[in-house]
Amino acid sequence: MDRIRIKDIALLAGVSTGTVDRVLHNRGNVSEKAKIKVLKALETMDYSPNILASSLAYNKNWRIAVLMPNEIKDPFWNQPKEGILRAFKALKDYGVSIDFYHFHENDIEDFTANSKNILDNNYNAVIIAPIFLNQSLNFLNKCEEKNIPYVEFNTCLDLDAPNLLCYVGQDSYHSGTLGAKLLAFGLSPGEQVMICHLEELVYNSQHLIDKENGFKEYFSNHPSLEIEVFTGHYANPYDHEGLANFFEETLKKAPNIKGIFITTSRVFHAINALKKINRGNLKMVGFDLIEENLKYLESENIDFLINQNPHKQGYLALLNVFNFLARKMTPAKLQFLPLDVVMKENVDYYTDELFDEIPIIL
Amino acid sequence: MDRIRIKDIALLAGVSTGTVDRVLHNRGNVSEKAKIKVLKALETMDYSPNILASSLAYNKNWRIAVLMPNEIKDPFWNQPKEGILRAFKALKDYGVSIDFYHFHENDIEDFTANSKNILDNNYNAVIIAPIFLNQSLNFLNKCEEKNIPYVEFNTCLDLDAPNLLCYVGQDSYHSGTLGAKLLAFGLSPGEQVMICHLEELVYNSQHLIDKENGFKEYFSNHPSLEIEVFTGHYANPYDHEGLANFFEETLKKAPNIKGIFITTSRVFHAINALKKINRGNLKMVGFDLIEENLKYLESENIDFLINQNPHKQGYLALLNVFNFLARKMTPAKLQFLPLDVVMKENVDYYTDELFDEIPIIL
DNA sequence: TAAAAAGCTGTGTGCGAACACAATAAATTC
DNA sequence: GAATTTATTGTGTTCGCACACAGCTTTTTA
Repeated sequence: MDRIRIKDIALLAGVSTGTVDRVLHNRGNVSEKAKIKVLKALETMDYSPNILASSLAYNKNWRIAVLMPNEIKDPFWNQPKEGILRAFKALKDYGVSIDFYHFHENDIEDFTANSKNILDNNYNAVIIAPIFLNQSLNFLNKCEEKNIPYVEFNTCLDLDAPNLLCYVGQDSYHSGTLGAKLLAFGLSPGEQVMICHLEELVYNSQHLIDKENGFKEYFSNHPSLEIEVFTGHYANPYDHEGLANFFEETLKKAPNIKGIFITTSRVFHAINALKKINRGNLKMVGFDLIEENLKYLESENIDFLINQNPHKQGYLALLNVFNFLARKMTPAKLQFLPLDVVMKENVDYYTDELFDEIPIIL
Repeated sequence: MDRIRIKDIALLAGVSTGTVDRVLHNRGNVSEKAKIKVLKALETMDYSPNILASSLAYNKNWRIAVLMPNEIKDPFWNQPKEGILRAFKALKDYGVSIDFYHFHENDIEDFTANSKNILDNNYNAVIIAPIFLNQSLNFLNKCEEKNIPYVEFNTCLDLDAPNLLCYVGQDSYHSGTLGAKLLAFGLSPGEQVMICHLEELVYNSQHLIDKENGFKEYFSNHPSLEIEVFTGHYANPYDHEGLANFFEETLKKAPNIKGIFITTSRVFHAINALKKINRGNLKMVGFDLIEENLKYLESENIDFLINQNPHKQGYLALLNVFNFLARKMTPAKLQFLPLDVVMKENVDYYTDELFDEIPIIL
């Protein structure tokens, strides 16, 4: 069964390919009579355009700017970047080109300068990790003025902004309930559990607040478990001594704590500290498949890691932009990434990048 | 930064596009001098071919046959089929065409007739679920004779067959250890656990044997857990009365069983039976995101479902065939699919097909 | 009725790569 | 050195679609 081409439709309808093309694209300049003939032919032959030939002929160049932190302060940013690059690899032949504008994660000036450069260069769309609230809003307002569509990832500002195509990011609240469920499954009535932040400025960070809410609400929705929840907070996990003391104190006050939920990738610091005070046997749940954590997953000091698919964030961000620009598809506004439950027994499936070799855009 | 074309290389090298083409494809008929000029130009400009234009110009038709059961006996087969169709949707413009040859799952004649048809029609490649051992081997031998490459999915016969591109399927052994680890996390020393098959002909089915081995070896490798493992087996879960009696008897003999691992998607039958005897509170792990199981995941009667990504099986099978034929890529021989741990709290990410709308082949 | 305008239709070219074939240059033979 | 063969190189066509433009028909206006 060979594929139907515009030429075939034209032949069947008894018109030229130009006329079929005009009908397909609603370009007008077609008589009612011809239009009907073409539509009839289209019905009988179920034509769908060859996307390769179509993209080739369009010969458009979609210029996209990516505004995100560099990886100097936090190597996390490499992952969404890789995702963007993977999508780019698939899309470059479709006319996509991207420019990265990296700013330093604690340099507002740097952010502003980069955002100005983007505005000066007339991009077709922007992908942004809007980590500075006010400066980002300011920049995105300018995008609205210039009618540049954009996708936000990692952090979301105003979901109702007209030119915001979508937000691609993690579902912090549910990652909290997920962590809670996992620990609840492993604990017995009468035992205690702790949610613990190892970050500075916890309550400026919506992510962490959402996780904490999710975690706590799970337990308050399941009173029959009879598990008491404690909240812990230690700002600087690089202070090994201090962290160990912190845990020692806490466990003295609540000796029945049998499981700990660390709200970020810094769970390995907690293990280090707990080992130091001979409490390496607690049930532990944390985030992200970074090297240090994988080591402790292997040694069974960490029971579960929740994988937030940071790689996919970037991948989807670019894909959504492309689909909007080239395919005129409006994406779902809110796109949460899968929360994978990763254990020693299935970690290989999430670290191997089996699919990197697959050169396809459907 | 515009993309580099053959024309650009030719211009830089001071030769014609034909010569560049000959160098790129090792077609010969190029003087040493010209070849060097082209290679130098290629180095400085980092050219990569436009895959759209390339595929369009190749104008090849890759004819692929799929030999698999129909979904009449087991709706499971719909899932890999959907995966194949999804990949097809992405690949059709690259010149791929597929024909499905469905046979009835317990009709060997039907299988043989279909396989004969395939051989008569000279396909470029075959995708097969080789569920009848001898007949499949017979068919695949003919493929070897005719030098037709093929991919096996779901079941694997001889991994060393020369024309077998790869096997795409589930990792049964590790799904067993995964189930074991999950239950082990939820149980306390001194408690008991059961692995239970709700199928006929268990020990003819390598999948089930592997799962059982994985499950048991987990516990024998972790003696410090002090958990005793029982094995159960009830052939016909549609006999509700009988199944309930079976569980009642078993739990009478081993009253400390606190968790059950059902080795297939039939875990919902176990819940039904256990509820009948007022033991719906056991910790339960099973397989597959089918409707009945999702209901019990929601109601928290099932704690974990292991998702074997049957959809991806089909997707990858076709993709690997295409990459081999069109891109001359040799795939990894053994491709196990991710084993996702699915819970009430993250089930949405695995059932929503967010990605169906994404028209991409990287 | 002729001229101008508007409506409609078909043909031709380009997108970038693949490949056939013609054209040229170099090497071989007599 | 001319004729022939062989090696090398350039040009032209094709893939299916998008779009520009020319040509034709019909309608409107003077």
